[in-house]
Amino acid sequence: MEMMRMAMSPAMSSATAAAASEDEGDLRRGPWTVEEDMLLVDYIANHGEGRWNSLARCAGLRRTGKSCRLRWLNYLRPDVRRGNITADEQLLILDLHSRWGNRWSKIAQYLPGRTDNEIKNYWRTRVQKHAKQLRCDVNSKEFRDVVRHVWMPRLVERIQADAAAAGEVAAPAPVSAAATRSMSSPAGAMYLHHQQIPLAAGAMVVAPAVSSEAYHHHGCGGGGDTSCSEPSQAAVTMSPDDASSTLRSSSAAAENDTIHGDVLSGSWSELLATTTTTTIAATAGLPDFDELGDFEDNLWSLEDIWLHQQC
DNA sequence: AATTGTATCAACCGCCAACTG
DNA sequence: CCAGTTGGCGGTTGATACAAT
Repeated sequence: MEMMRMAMSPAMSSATAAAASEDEGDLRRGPWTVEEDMLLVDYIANHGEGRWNSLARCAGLRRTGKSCRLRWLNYLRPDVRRGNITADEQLLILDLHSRWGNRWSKIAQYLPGRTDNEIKNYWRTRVQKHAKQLRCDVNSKEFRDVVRHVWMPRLVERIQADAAAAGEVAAPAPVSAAATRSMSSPAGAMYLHHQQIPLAAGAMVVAPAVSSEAYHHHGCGGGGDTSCSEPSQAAVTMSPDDASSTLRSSSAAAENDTIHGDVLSGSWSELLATTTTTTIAATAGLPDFDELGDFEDNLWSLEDIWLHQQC
């Protein structure tokens, strides 16, 4: 399987480019060839990861240690998943980014098999594209509000619909908070309190008990401050491993259900006109968020959405 | 069919913190 | 303690694929 993936790797088609730089000196740059990939995979299989510079030399690769590390982590590692960011994963990315900002590696810890590079690419291509459509900055309050009140609920709907379509234990309409909270987000896990939660794939996960008060207490306070809301809570309530198990089951179903691409594939104007999840956003444009007051400017997450949907 | 525009993603770069001798 | 090295991270770029005209 791994070999199949490597065979389909773009490295194959770029042999020419790589060859062009081959005789430039000691170190090669540019796309990796299949041969290089095999050298690296074989070496790590036999010796494990180690100091990357010496690894590169010992493996007979004329690459920098950095380049080898990057190739391994982002592409060759056996457990790496690529392509088709699922709705579950999109939701988790949006949620975690709202707390931590561009801490890609940190966010990636909660998406098993996904690399920081891929998440970063997803953000830059998909999310920033939507910000562009709305003619606002991706970091602006306006855009974050749209994400919170439109995009994320939309994702929740999508995940629920897919779960229902798969004939699983689905929450009855109207949107049940319990079902909504069964999302794979650490924020969702806050509510679970050792409940057994039906996931998209029908798998069950037992969430650790942590009070939502404690979660609130650790919320971010300052605009764009990514140093707060350390995963202290997230880590307690759902470690990367917990998140992994959750996501593995849900994303497996998602793959079967061909959740491909972006939930917001249409235009934002269409979406704002048709979305049913958040009437506040759909009927009167975006709400006066200044009056919401419950949470601070940059403190928004799935939890906030759920609270507001209940109101 | 050819050209142009856009999206995607692998790979590189530079910075910084941690590690090592 | 210090200087050099290494690893990790976020930002950016360039090649390629795909879609639209």
